[in-house]
Amino acid sequence: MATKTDTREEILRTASRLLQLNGFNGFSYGHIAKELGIKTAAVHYHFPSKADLGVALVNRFRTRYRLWMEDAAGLPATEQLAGYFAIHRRWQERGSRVCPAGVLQAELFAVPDEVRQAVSEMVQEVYDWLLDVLTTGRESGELSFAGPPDAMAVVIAATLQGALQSARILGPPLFDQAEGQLWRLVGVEPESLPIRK
Amino acid sequence: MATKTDTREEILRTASRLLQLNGFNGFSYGHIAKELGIKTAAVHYHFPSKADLGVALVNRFRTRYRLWMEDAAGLPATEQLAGYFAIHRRWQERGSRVCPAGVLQAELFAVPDEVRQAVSEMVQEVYDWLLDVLTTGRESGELSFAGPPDAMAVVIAATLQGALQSARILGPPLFDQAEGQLWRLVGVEPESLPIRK
DNA sequence: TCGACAACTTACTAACTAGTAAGTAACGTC
DNA sequence: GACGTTACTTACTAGTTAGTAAGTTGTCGA
Repeated sequence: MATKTDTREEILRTASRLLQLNGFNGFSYGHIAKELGIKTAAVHYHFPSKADLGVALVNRFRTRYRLWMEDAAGLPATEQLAGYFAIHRRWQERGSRVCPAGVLQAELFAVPDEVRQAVSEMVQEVYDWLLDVLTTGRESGELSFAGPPDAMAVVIAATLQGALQSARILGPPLFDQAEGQLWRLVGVEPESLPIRK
Repeated sequence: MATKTDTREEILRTASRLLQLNGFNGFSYGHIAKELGIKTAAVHYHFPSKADLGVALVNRFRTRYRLWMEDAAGLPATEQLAGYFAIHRRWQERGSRVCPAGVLQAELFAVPDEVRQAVSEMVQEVYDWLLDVLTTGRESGELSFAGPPDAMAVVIAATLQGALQSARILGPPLFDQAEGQLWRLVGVEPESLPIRK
């Protein structure tokens, strides 16, 4: 039985990929429908307006982020950081996708208000989490870096976001360089980490 | 007398702003025409296709970058770096614009091939320049940082790009934090720099 | 077995998109 | 002073966009 959430979830999965590849204004209901073999009206049935779809999309990323954070809570700072990096690395490896918050921020003034609001909340939440990891990580001696933790959080988040975008042009090794350097900048020698491909 | 380049230049100026605010797929010939009080066909007269306009746009940024680089050549690394940061700061201050390369990278798979090519060349050129500044800056003792200069270049460029985007949501101070932290990460105490607003 | 509801499709619209073809007005030049 | 060239406007097209209204089909509970 095709449950209620079946098509809805497929729409969100497809739209997520299209968002991360083409941007919010780079895909249409038509693209989604064609790819799933359904009609555009079916997409409108689940998400009446594109703003609705956008908000659902952002909230889906947000929920997944939150679940992951809860899961990683309590782990050593380096492991939490490694997981955060890995999320971005997976996007890079799966078709050169970019950070969903990044692409939406880039075209922020061309997306619906409600989407803007949702992005804002998600970004705030991730920044808060990152700040916490850096603060406690430095207190525990796991991490060591210059300057205030909130400034370091900005550099880390912005680097990952920008690196995903630039790696599209300069190639995947750029992301590796960014990640390796971030480890050094928080006082962890990349070579000392568990094997990472 | 309205010279040939008059309208053409106005179109490029307007399109640049729209690109940095809304993204390549976030503005149309109609938007440009309306803003300048001309017809869309006039825009097509100067730039037959949107790909042409996109390439001209990127090359305009590229030329300005190059002129600035030539101008700054020979200056101390810290001053060259300060100028590079200032370019981004100016975008942030002038309406929360983002890096043109950044926004085009974010929607890269939804922009014409020729534009992609142009972006690629510009980005490569800036990265080469930045790598050179970091390399010579460290050799001269002006800068000091861990890891290879090319990895540090990636972090710096990506941070500025990402910070401009995130500052749209989290506010201008985020950009200040990013810049201050970048200075620390290259071994320069932000307080030691000449007054910057 | 009879609704009622969920999950669609069919068929449509109005607005916007990039792009084109043909006309026009001003200007310099020979 | 006719002639080409530049820089447009007028008028149009074909395709795409988000969005809607009305119908269709299957399922499930009373």
